[in-house]
Amino acid sequence: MAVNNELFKGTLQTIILNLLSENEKMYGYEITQKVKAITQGELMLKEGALYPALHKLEAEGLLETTTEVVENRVRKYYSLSKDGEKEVINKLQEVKDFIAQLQLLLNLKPAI
Amino acid sequence: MAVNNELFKGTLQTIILNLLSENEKMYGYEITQKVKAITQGELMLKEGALYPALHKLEAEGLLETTTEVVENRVRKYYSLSKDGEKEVINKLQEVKDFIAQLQLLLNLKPAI
DNA sequence: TTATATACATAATTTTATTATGTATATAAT
DNA sequence: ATTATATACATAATAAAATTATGTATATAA
Repeated sequence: MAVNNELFKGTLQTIILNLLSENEKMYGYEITQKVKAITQGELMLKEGALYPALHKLEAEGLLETTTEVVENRVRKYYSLSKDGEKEVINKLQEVKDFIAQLQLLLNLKPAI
Repeated sequence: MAVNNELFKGTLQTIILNLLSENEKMYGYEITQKVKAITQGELMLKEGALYPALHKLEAEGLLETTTEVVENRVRKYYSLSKDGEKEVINKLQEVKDFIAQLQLLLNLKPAI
């Protein structure tokens, strides 16, 4: 009973930035599992979407990386840069506005 | 102070179907103006998005059309088919689920 | 006569995600 | 022993949906 992933287009950056604002540092695989856990398996973040998104956010200077080797496997940890800390606030407000407008348009919040 | 249109990707069909479930029939330009009015100018539905979406919904059998000439201009009215009436219920539920998951993921509904 | 509003339509491009594929290690199951 | 699954990264090919730009056409206001 997974949600329609199509609708999440455009929200991925905000989801990543928000998770990193709540956690000092996270690595890619950890992010996919966190999203799965929070949504109880309804939203499965694909690698093909996640990794390019992380690389883009890093290229934009919103994320910083450190690499660690744990149990013989490489982990690339991401954390918010100063700019990232500012941007997450904007992105969250954008999503809040978006939800409000969508509820208006779809009559999901009828005036009582 | 327009919203980030990027986020509305995937919601356009639902917005159209929902408007047509609330109005017997509407034509394209009318839909753009209605969306503009409801969102107080925040969301501007572009023709390049609207018309292909309408054509697709018609091709899928969710919309039916009638053409009228008003003041020497052609208007193509769209209305929900039987299938469209059923589908709008599913689409609305999908958006509701999507909003709920998004609020969960972004911590927008903290448990009090 | 020029700009704006009304009314439709589509082609080229961009963006974002999905699907598929690839590398590599560790562990559980057969 | 071997296969499947989980962990962990990455990227190329493709698909879907929108934006931008362009086009046609009428009516009205500046």
